[in-house]
Amino acid sequence: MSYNIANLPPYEPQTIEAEAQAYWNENRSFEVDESSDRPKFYCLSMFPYPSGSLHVGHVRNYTIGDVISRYQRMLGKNVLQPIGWDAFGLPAENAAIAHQIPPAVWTDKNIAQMKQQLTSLGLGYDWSRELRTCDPDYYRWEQWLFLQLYKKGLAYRKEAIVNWDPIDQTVLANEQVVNGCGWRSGAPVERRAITQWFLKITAYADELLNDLDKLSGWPDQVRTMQRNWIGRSEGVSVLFALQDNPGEKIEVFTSRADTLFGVTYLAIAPEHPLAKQAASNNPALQAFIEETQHSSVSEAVRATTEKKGMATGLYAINPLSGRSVPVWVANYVLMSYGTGAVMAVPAHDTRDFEFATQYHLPIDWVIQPEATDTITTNTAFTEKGILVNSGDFSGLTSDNAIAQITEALDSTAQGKRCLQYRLRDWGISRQRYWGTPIPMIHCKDCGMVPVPEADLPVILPEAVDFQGIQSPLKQDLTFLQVTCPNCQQPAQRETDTFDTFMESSWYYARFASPDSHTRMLDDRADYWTPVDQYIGGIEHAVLHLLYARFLHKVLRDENLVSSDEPFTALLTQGMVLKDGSKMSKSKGNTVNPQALINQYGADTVRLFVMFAAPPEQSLEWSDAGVEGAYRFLKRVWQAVTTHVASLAHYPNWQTFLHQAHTEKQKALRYQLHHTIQKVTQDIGERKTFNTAIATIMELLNHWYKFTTETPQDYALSQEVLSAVVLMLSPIVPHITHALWLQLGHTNAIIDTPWPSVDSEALKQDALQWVIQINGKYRGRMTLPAQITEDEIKQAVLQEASLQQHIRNKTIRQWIFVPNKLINLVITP
RNA sequence: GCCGGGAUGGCGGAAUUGGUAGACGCGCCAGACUCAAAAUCUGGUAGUGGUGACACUGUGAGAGUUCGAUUCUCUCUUCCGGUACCA
Repeated sequence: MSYNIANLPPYEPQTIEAEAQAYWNENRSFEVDESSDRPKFYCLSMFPYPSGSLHVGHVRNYTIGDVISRYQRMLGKNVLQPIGWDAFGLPAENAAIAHQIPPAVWTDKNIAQMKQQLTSLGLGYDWSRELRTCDPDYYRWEQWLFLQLYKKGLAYRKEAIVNWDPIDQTVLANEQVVNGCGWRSGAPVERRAITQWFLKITAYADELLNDLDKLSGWPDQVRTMQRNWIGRSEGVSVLFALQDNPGEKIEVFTSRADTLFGVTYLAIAPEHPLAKQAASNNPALQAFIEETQHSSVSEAVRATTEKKGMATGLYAINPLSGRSVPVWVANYVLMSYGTGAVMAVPAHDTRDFEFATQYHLPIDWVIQPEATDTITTNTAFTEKGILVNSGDFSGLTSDNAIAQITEALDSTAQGKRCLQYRLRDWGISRQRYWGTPIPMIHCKDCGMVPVPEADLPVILPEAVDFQGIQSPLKQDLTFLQVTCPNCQQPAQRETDTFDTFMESSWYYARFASPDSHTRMLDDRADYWTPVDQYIGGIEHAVLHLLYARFLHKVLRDENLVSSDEPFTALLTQGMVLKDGSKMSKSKGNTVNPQALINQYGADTVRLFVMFAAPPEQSLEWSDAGVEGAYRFLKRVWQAVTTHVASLAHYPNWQTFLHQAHTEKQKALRYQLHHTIQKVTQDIGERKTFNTAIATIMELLNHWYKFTTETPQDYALSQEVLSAVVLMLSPIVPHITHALWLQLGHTNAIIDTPWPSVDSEALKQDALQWVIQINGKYRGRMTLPAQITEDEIKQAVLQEASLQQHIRNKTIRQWIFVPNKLINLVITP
């Protein structure tokens, strides 16, 4: 059959994408409420920081979310997919300094541009719920929540160490410290202790740890990272008394009490009070401590810098052995972790071993492997074993010794069984302008006084002159000067702002009731939360996702939500790379998605991003791959338009729908329903959109080889193409919107259910078996589906092509993998 | 340093529970159409040997378990993410 292809409508993405988007707008297709009787499905991609323009990572993130949302909608769910802006943050301040533009103005401009770009991608958002975290309507509730935490004693102040730029007189983020120096001034950074606000996330440590077991919809990888981050360890805190001043004790924590006889020195952090005390009459030590204060507070930097230490001249008494050991100051001990002091067991800890070797401190072996009595002395032995040289405890296993030593310390009040967490309380103060003001007032007489709830929000002034030296809030007297709510005397506002992770820790819940003006969240939040599917970058595996879990539990305890966890299922997407490395402006390897959308259309960009790699893996950008995606869409377009154009040749085709009679029809219909089955599993369960697309491509290749000659053939063609268009519709919603109508369907594809599998079509008369001999592939055999194992054996033994391998050999074993594979184990 | 993850043709990737390694796409090669080119269509494409059927080798490196390992275990190399003030 031939058609005049020149007369068929060409694929014009710009036209059909505008039409589809206009249809969704007019019908408010993505605006949802709670009145539906369908089950709810809340799908959320991590909201963007408005950095300026969309990058490919955004396109990937939001396309994945959109595909899942549209698929769930086709399954009959009441789907919420909202979007907003994580609008506070450091880049706005940097832009303000560089371009003399207020952070608020810069942010607004970026949001406008990125919103336009998101819209052009055809993402199915409920824009009526759009929020931005820099709006007082949003952050007032964050201030309110902070006040509730303060009332409960879960928000408190303490000293913490920051990077200080002595030239710019400003606190630096770790990212702003380059090779130990401030990125703008170039001055060596100093560590400085300042008083800051903290949230007591450690009060929820056990729940945050235990509830990870409930999160079966999360990747194991992320749960493991969070488990390790929380780092619960059981052990004992041991008190070492100072030799010259037994009233003063150094407290250390260990999970390896069995190694206590191997302690040969104590190490304390440079910021430890005892270090300062010892340095007061020791200029060399003073200089050493001073030197350690000139590096970033970042753990990655500290852990890779050379380990250095100096003796304090103090000695402490091991409470168990009575032995006197020196006390050292060491740069590898963190004041912010535990007590800021550790007992060092060089023989059984790698880091202590290196330090002891470097400074010629004693290394005493007290644990030996169970199997042997030999000890290698060129490396630390960190496993558990049998105790030696440990007084009455010698001969015990490590586990028994831990129990008995802990008991011995406990009974003499020289130690205490305790739990230790690696997790630290969440420091939420930032000495920055562009953030949520912390709703507190400093009063000379009353101390810290919370802003009364009736006075919220504390509004961040937006018209400011921003120089980047110190927060403009400190000069803004109308902001700064306030009357103490307690004593009515003049007082000052807190000028620190919140860590921006605060805003991103509860926005998902606010989307459910974005216009609630009397409460932080109303009942609608409990209808929509928890989020059924959350999607975002793997780089958020710990911090953001842990803080959000924490605040969700806080919201629960405020009776604002009833669930224990915010995100039922989590998909962590990989990075987008080009030429093997991360896209970045500095490398000059960025790709502008907008240019591609203009050139090929949104569907092509969406298809490429979903096809190039499974979502959890990193994605290698390829311009040629984009071209290939465009080519495929043109093929789909051509397939449908030529099919539709031939309609007149096959009257009454509808009589023959959903049937197959000839062999070629059965084969194509098998392929169709096999494809539906696989694509349903790939999109719905495995979330491997790349293999779903590949399978649809295969089906279309089969369709191209299928010649349409009868009304029956035409009916099957219609069934195949309708299913292809339906299965593609979550991924490429615009072209499928148009093709669905061309196929003669009268409803919009967005409101059409997902296709279902006809199990009748999957029945096969014969199956193909793989034949192996000694595990090696030796050919294939097609055998009837209904066949016994003995009949298979007979057929295999008679197969001519196998004779050269089995002649004169003894078959020792037959291995059957049902309907798939037969392996003959023969003597060689 | 520590925690987590990855490595498969020329390239992106597939192989879902230990069972045909390389689906699908890109690129390349050949052919068709064209005055020509582009676009499109058809066929081929891991390596080596062979006209061919086929044989051997092959999933970062090395060992192990198994009838059978890309998949499981151990050791190592290397790249990526996080490391608490980038988001």
